[in-house]
Amino acid sequence: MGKDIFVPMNILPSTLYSAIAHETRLRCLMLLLEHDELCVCELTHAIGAAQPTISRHLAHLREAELVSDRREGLWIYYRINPELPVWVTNVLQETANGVRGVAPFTEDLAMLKQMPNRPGAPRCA
Amino acid sequence: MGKDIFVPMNILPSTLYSAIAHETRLRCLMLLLEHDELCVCELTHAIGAAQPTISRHLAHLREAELVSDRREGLWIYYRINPELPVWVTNVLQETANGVRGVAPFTEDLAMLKQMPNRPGAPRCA
DNA sequence: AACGAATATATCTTTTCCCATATATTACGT
DNA sequence: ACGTAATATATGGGAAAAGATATATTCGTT
Repeated sequence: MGKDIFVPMNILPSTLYSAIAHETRLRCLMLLLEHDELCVCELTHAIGAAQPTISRHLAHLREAELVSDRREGLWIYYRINPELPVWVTNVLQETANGVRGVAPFTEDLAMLKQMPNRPGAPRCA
Repeated sequence: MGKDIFVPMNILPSTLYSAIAHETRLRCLMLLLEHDELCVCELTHAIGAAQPTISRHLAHLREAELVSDRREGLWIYYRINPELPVWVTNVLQETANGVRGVAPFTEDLAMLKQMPNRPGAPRCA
């Protein structure tokens, strides 16, 4: 008993789309698509918004089950929920294609790259 | 002069996603993905909402440039904007995959199929 | 020109969302 | 135990979105 059956997760289209309808939240997700894991201060620096703003939008994404989080010391790392249905992953990937080279998404990546004192620090540069 | 240069159309992610964040509007688009062209009364019947409701949501989609419309007599036919950027089309298609067999989208298709007196009437049954 | 059918818009109310700011929580170092 | 850094939550106000209903527009028919 207690067989660990695999229950595929379910996401309502309206949940996904109202989440990524907000540019700040989409910017977070686009950053997380390129960098598996990012902590709040990295996202805050890259996007250039106030910390509570980023934190609240991350909470929104977390409640929508689009991202998962993990604490490591003082830092909390977010990543795209690895159990997302395929169609959701595809939508995010297609969006990344759509915004490639477009502001403010490109700038976010640049800001992150030039951020000093990054906590997790990219292991393999 | 007046060279007819091809100017690719541009759609902001937030425009697309706030449009399809609303279930009624997504239902319209999903119906239009399967049936190239539908008039307002068909969409109204399939979805089962009040006519002004459908009309207003279609206006929203039109202003977002996600659909185009064409008048033929009393009827106004809507279709998915044929000039959408590829990534947008792909997002819609992926969404269709995601909602295949899911309520209320499946039911909408069934309701449309059993609608009497459809104006355009499917030419080739 | 009058009527009816299909669709669109306007108005009002209610709700939801967002920003800014302040404050709370959690964990590490001393 | 205290201080501080990283993050989270709470609050209050303002703007945008949505539903319901009424009314307007547009076109075909007689």
